[in-house]
Amino acid sequence: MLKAERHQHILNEVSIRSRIQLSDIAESLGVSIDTIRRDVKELDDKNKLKKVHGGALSLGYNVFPFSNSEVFNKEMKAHIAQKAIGLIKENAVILMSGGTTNLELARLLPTNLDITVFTPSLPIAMQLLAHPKADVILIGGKISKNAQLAIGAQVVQELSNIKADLCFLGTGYLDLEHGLTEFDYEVVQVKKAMIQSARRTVSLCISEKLNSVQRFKTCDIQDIDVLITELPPEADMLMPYKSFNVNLI
Amino acid sequence: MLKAERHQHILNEVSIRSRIQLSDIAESLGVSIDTIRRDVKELDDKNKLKKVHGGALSLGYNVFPFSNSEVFNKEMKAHIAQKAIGLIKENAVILMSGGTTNLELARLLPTNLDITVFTPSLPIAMQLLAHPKADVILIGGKISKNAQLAIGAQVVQELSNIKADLCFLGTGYLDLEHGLTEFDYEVVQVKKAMIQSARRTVSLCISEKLNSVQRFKTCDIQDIDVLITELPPEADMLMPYKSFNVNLI
DNA sequence: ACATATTGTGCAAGATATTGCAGTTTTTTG
DNA sequence: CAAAAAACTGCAATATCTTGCACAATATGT
Repeated sequence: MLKAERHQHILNEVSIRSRIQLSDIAESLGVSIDTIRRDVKELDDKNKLKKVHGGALSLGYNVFPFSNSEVFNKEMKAHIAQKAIGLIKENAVILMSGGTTNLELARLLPTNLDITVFTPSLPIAMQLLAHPKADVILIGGKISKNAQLAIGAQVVQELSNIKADLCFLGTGYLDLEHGLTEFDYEVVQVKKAMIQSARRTVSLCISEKLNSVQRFKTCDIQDIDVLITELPPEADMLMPYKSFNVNLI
Repeated sequence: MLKAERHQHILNEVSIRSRIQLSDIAESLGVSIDTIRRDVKELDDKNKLKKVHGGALSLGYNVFPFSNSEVFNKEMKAHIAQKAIGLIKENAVILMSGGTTNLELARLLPTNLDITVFTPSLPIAMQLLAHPKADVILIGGKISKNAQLAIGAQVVQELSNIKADLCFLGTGYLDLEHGLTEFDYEVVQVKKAMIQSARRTVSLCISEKLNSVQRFKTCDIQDIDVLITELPPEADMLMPYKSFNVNLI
């Protein structure tokens, strides 16, 4: 492997994860840690990243909308995302909605996984640029500035032509009685269409948002196939959800 | 084996694998490594690839051209963008291609301007999220990771339904004889369609890239209506372009 | 056709660059 | 403070680069 390639790989990795550990990189590229250390030093000298003890950090001003500090419950979301990754099989066709939990999922996606991702979300698409093996298809339309995703009839129409294996739904609010709800009506339209366009729907939801309701309804709980939270599947809080024939993870 | 044949083979290999090692090429073509070294040096001088220690990389290989300090000539591009803004009228419908100059334009766009922007570019769309009065419509499709914009038949098809007032074309390379050229064939297809879909086409180009050529042709100089560079319109370097009936700004 | 440039190619010697390792020093963490 | 992790240093083994040169292939001018 050429030095220049390692440099690209390192920069790429830093861009995706916003941080790296020298030991991880060394292992994944199969070179000594000294070599990586020297690479990172060189990149630091060129102001491409910030070297720190044990690793390196991205220089703050990256393209991503949600800089690290702005994502609430980041560890929790990463934990959920990690569980979700287990559901993804090689060559899967996946639908991803927006939201920071899904963004975390995109960030943590193993770079060696060969998949096709359809998404109307700008941040998700940006994030996946860094995954060389992921085919990314952006579903275009009018952009909702709040949700940072494409909305409108065009998106719904586009989705109707797709049948994906899996849909990852970053869920706003989840309640036993009212199901999945959202603040934004247009976003609901898109999510409804996404559920229709996938064989299985996986909802990623931090427990904080369980039992909370918003104005517009996306679907009932029984319409989702898998519910992933950061809690262990046996948690008391989740018990009521079992009755809906939903897989808890 | 002819030198030109080797060059073709090398470029081909680079474009397929996005990297080569001199030693591999030398062996597979049965010539000395010195010869390949000289070949690659020559191709580098012509901007066809990037020579590095031990091999060469594809030019299109940079994953995050827009992150960090990698935006070269930022002030120059801002200067160009500033000139371009003068062309935009209230309620205009605008097409924007990708590229860092256009990104600068999006960044500098006055926030009180009421406009509608169509773009296949992820970074441009992201940037315009911050623009409260701009309606942003993302043209969806398969994402080119190098160019960070949607490409493919779907994009071209989508563009055919639009007739915009103005198209801002971030131009890769511009040459008197060869017109506007690009590194990536798919991007050329999109840009061609964009030109078709606008009443007037404005090309933003730093003077550094004047008189340079890449592999695929987008259009002739006479196909663009306005050429904006950072130079004053009377600059000697621009004189030859006057004959093409192009507005210099 | 001939002699004369020009260009292309391979080789070799010395200079540089890259990389992993071992031993030592510094930093981090409990 | 002490153990562990990471960083630094010098070094040796390769690999790659540079340069000059000889010789062959090709082009040019008469």
